[in-house]
Amino acid sequence: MPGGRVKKAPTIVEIARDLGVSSSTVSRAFTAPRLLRPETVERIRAAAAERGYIPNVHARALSTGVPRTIGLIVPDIANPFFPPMIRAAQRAAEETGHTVLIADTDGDVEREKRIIARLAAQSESLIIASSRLPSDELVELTDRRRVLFINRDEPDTARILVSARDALSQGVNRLLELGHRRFAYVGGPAGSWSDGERHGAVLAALQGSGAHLHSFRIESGTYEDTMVAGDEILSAAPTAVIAFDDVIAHGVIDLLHHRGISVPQQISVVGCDDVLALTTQPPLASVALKAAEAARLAVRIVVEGQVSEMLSPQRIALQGELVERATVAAPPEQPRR
Amino acid sequence: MPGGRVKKAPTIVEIARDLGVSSSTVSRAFTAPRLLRPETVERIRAAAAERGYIPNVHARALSTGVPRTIGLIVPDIANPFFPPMIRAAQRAAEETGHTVLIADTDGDVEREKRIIARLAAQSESLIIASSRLPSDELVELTDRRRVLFINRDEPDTARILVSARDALSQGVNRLLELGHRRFAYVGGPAGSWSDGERHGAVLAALQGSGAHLHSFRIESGTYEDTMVAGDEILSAAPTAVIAFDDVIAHGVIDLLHHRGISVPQQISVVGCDDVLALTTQPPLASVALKAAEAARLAVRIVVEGQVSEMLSPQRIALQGELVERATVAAPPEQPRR
DNA sequence: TTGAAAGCGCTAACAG
DNA sequence: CTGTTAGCGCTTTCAA
Repeated sequence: MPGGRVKKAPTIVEIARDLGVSSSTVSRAFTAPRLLRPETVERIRAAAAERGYIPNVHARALSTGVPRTIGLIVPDIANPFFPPMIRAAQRAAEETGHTVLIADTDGDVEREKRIIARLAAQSESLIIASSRLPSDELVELTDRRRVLFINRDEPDTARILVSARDALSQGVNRLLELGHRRFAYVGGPAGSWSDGERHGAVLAALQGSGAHLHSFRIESGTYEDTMVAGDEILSAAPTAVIAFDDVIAHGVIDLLHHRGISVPQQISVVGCDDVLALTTQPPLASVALKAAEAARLAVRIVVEGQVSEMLSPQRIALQGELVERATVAAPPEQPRR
Repeated sequence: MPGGRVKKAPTIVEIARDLGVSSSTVSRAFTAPRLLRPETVERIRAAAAERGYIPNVHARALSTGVPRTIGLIVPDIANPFFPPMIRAAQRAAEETGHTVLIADTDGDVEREKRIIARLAAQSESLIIASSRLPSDELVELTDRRRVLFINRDEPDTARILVSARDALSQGVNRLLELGHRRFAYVGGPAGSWSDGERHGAVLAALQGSGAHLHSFRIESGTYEDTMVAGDEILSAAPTAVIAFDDVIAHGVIDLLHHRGISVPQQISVVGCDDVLALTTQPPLASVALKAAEAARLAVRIVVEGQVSEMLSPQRIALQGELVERATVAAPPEQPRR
């Protein structure tokens, strides 16, 4: 036997009736109080609060034609990179009374398309993180909807890039100063903007230094697979390893422990994302990214301006910061073989 | 200079006009196709698909009075326990065409109340995980709304508990068999249902065994604070440590390493949640919880039945499973002092 | 099997 | 400063 009946929410009309005013007046008490006498506003708000009145978002969206909703699409909610972004977006949206609808694509392009279609229909704008869509579809999309991309660097779109470039440059230079000459870059998922940028930053920083760089890739990006790929990485005999992210860096560190190679005495390790820096032994040097800031900024950008207008193309790169910790030191005197 | 104009979405009326039918007919092609001649349905659906028509959720919600939306409230999206739950809820909701609105409370009661009020107004039902609300408010809430709680064991409410009880019992018994006699439980946030249940399970399993139990608490639940609390824990000279969750267990393991105590030779460690079991050295024995299943089930329950009716009170406990790994072994012959 | 019409709760001209 | 009115896009009787 189910419980009682759900109590129906009070509407603007009931409040209006009880107070002997018109429903528009009640509406205005919330949407345009400056058009009303202050005491009227007060009276209405008090009555509304007392009854627990909350404006019906659906009615409002239908009436204004503007759903105060922002769609936020990420590849995978469970990937630790995204929750802080989601949080930040939600908080920023609250300030302007917007609701953020989250959806994840599982990294699947077809699914991403479906999700975009569904969300686009009920949101005033879309923020899409790490999109896997082919360039042409993505450009076509921005021709019809207000869309902002995060971590996808497509020309002629509005985009925010959570960049590690400057910080990685700095990290590489620091390693060079310390005397390192044999580097390894252990990359993540092929085709992701982040992997391309990070690899490129390391390459560029090493340019002309005379140092060696060997590049690897852990397609899955998991700790386990990093351990598996261990021997291949070690065969390059690096004294400094730069990892695509902290999870891979963690795998590298544990791999080295297993092989009896000490960090940082024999090999230095630098991660990226700075999500588990303190839980490795020794604490991992990493790049702290501006993911939350990117989300806040993204929301601010899509919220401002005429909702009926497209976003103007622009490219914003937020540079992360290198956080030096104990996994970085000078290379051993005698290069290992 | 902003881009062009956002293209207006096609409506049911336009399709109706183009096809020379009434808007009701188009509506029925989607909501009640069995009332229409199959060929009419086909014709309408084809035309709709071609135009990229997607029903306007706001109009539908307003018209039917039923927003096909489920509010999911969690304390903290960034806590790794919740994202898998959110994912599972989203996937389950998709099947019935529902949208899941996520909100996080920051673990703050006042904020939780505000969020509930806001979400309740635009959702047909609410799923609230790890609520911090005082009992009376929570009961009052269930008197007025369709609400289901996860990990909050309040009598006379609909609730699903992601339980570790049986698995922890089993773990403790296993440790007892191996010969352990000095146990420590390192708890998490006071007042959370999970902490109470886990502590209780360990206590109960140890009942009458003649073994000692010392209990501690890391209020913050962080890795760092666990390291800080190290000496206190060690002073109890346990040979087996059961941690509230994997993060704390990880802290304990690293703490023991620091002190030169080997795991599991000198001290065994068991975690809970099974989220980072493979990334500790050695791999952490833990309890794999049924969080995703709980979320799926929660959605199924709130979706079925008359939306206008309350959920009937019921208590469902989903037992997790002990996953034995290398952090568990027999205690040393000579008990440490 | 289909159409006409009313209405969901709210906002936004337009009057007054 | 406030009321009247129309209408957002859709569902849902009621008639035909």
